[in-house]
Amino acid sequence: MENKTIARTLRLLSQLMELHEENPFKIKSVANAYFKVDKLPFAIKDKPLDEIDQIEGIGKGLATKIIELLQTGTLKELNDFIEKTPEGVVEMLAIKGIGPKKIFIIWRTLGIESIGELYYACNENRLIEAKGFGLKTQEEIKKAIEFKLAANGRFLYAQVESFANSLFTQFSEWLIKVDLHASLGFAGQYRRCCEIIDELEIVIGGENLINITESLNAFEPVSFIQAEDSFIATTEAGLRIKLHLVEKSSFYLEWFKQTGNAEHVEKVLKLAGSGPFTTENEIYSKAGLAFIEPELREDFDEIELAKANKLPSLITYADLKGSLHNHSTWSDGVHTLEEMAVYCKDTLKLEYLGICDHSKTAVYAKGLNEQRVFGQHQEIDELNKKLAPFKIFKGIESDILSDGSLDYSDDILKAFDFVVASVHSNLRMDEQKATTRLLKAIENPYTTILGHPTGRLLLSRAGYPIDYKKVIDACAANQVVIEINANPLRLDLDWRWHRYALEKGVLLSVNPDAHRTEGFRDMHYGILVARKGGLSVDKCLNALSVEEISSYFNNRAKAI
DNA sequence: GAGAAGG
DNA sequence: CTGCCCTTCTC
Repeated sequence: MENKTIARTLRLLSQLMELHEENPFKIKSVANAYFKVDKLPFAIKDKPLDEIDQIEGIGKGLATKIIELLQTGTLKELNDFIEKTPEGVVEMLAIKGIGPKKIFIIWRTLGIESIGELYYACNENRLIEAKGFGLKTQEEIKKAIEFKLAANGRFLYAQVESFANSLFTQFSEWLIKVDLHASLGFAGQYRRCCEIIDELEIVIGGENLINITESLNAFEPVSFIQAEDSFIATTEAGLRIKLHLVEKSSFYLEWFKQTGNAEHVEKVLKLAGSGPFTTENEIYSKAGLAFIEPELREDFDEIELAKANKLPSLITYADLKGSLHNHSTWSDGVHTLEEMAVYCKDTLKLEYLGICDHSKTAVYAKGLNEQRVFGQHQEIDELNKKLAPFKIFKGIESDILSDGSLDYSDDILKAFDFVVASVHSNLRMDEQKATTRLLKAIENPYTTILGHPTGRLLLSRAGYPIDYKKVIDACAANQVVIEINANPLRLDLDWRWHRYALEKGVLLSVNPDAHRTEGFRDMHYGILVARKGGLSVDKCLNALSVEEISSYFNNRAKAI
């Protein structure tokens, strides 16, 4: 069992204990253990059982619980709580903006036991009757429920990816037996690398459709049912899968049709005629267009670009030379600065690491006060000697305060090689306030990169509203790079604004925001959306070599 | 742990 | 209605 699973179980346990008014001290120790387990740099399952109670924050009682989890996969105490709690009440814990205290009142004094009922109660204005609730809270809860309902059956790309890949392998192996020469490909949102997937589409072009259709009944990984023009299945997790089955001769046309969005497909086919086509390339060339990568087929401006032969040459993962915006144990990261650096150098073969731990305002994340900033800089200097020519750049993720200022004085800010400025607090501003706040941060001469510009968490919360054009224009005017935060939950700046930024001459940076070594891998997702946005190597900050980026930082510093 | 929002 | 204090929540 992974630490993540253990941590989640402990968190759920602590929340349910709270819902059942257990001893607050006990609740706190379980919650604390959740927090600690989540931040451990090693897997508990690899530890000898008798050493688990040595881990900081885990005493005898919690060690017993964890051992039970490791050995049986479940926890009796937790199951008892779950049994005593209506399912819908447990689900409420996932609604943003309300915690166990509010849920307790909703359940025990209003008698509401499901999210549906809760939504109803909001509409009927019944929540405001309860102690501690008012009109605003009721509205917030209503909005949060709507957001959560809208996320039903929708998944992050990263959540779908490994399932999709294994399904693909299973299909390939199955097809060898059923129809040796069949063609197979992903289509739809998945092939377009969309950030959110609500349907996984697959196209098969076969020589023996009757055989494939019959054998599909016995396809074990997922069970398909025949629909009008396709086969449909739903995974246990709720992901819909759609399989398009066509004659092999029309595979490429079908693949093309099911890949691009409807407008893209319609426009291209109008130019290309009806075929037959033997490759996708042929479809585009008959349409008089350069080949358009699947990621770009969104009916944005790709058809005009292809017509004029001005499509960007899209960046790839291999183009990245370094990684900026990452955390270490100096703030809320899991791995030490050295571990992060060595991983970049030896495992990822990168040339440099930008470390941007949290700044002093982010107390909850052990943000660095001025003294610790210099402590970290000393460690960086030493590591740079040891790891040369690999280079660690001294960065910081400086909080943008409510008024738009950064949370260090200029004296401190100038000590960094670069500064990522991002918003972490007071996220409920209206568009005008949020935009003004960002503009002020962008105009700060020490801001090098604007971090996750909207603060959104996909499928979980909307970002604060901003005037994208104003923000991007300001970045252009002040030579501020915009981050493409590569965490699959963020992917912020949204790819729909990459083209505008690039047109204005703004550089983008694919930043993993890694809090542990595995986190660097998120750059893969950043690259996928960057490609959708149309990013090319020459416009990507962390595609610069270590020499180039050093002089980029130096030149910016000189200009202040 | 601090700051904001709501009541 | 405002000023104040308390609770809840978020990062």
